[in-house]
Amino acid sequence: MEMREAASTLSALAHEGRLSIFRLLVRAGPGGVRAGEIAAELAAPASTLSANLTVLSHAGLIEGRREGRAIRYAARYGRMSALLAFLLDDCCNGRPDVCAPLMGIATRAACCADDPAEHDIAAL
Amino acid sequence: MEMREAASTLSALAHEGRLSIFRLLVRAGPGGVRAGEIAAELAAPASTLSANLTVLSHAGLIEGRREGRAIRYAARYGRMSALLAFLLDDCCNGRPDVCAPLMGIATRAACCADDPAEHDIAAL
DNA sequence: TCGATACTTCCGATATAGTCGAAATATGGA
DNA sequence: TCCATATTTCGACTATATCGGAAGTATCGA
Repeated sequence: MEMREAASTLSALAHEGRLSIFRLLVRAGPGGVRAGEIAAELAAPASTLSANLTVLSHAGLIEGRREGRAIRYAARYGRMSALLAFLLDDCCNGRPDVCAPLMGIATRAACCADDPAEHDIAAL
Repeated sequence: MEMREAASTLSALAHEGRLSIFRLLVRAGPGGVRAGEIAAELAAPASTLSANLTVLSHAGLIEGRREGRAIRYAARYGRMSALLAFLLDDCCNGRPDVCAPLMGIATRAACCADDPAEHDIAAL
């Protein structure tokens, strides 16, 4: 990911309403959530929600597919991953000495692969 | 870090000019860079640059200290770390199964602590 | 005290983003 | 075909962001 793209992806997330939507979808997993359920959960008017879903979608952070009359939106993890990689890039490649504070995060991410018992939810 | 704070920190970075500044400072390391040098490097008018430095500063992502007539700005790594932790939070705690794509990044961050030879600069 | 240097603040113009009700569109079922 | 449901698009208003020149402020050296 390069600068221009990263900035626009960040600006999609730089909004309390959209960040809430995105987190909800990340938490929900690959199965996604219907637009209506998101609206109910976040108590947002339909038109406002729709506008925000469009922004996130256009940024590549989520995607929606029709399911009957509903549309089910899901987070695109690869995109978030690319964004985080961009943000970590300079720190880890250019200045290895200054990214020690990020170790805690790395450890946290690393924990994910260590507990197979939790993985049964993945099927959803 | 909670939602409101994360959104406003993200919006500080969600701007091509400010993202360039921040990356420059991250790359530069804890020693920081003078405002004038940043302006020269990025070919930005002084007043525009100053406004952007203020935004980043107010978001806690950088800090400046006076050094004679110049002001030297440096990245605040802890803040970036907190932001990344927030973004990783749901994925790793709520849905451990979906953060596999982030492993590459974690590995990259983990590499930083493995070469003690580089760490002498950290004291600065 | 005076001038040069290094930034910041002020200002006004322009542009872009955000909000939400109402109307439009797409889908499914009777 | 006709209605109900689920979501989007439209429209119009408000608010906030951005930009850069000019003027202001702080610091240093002579």
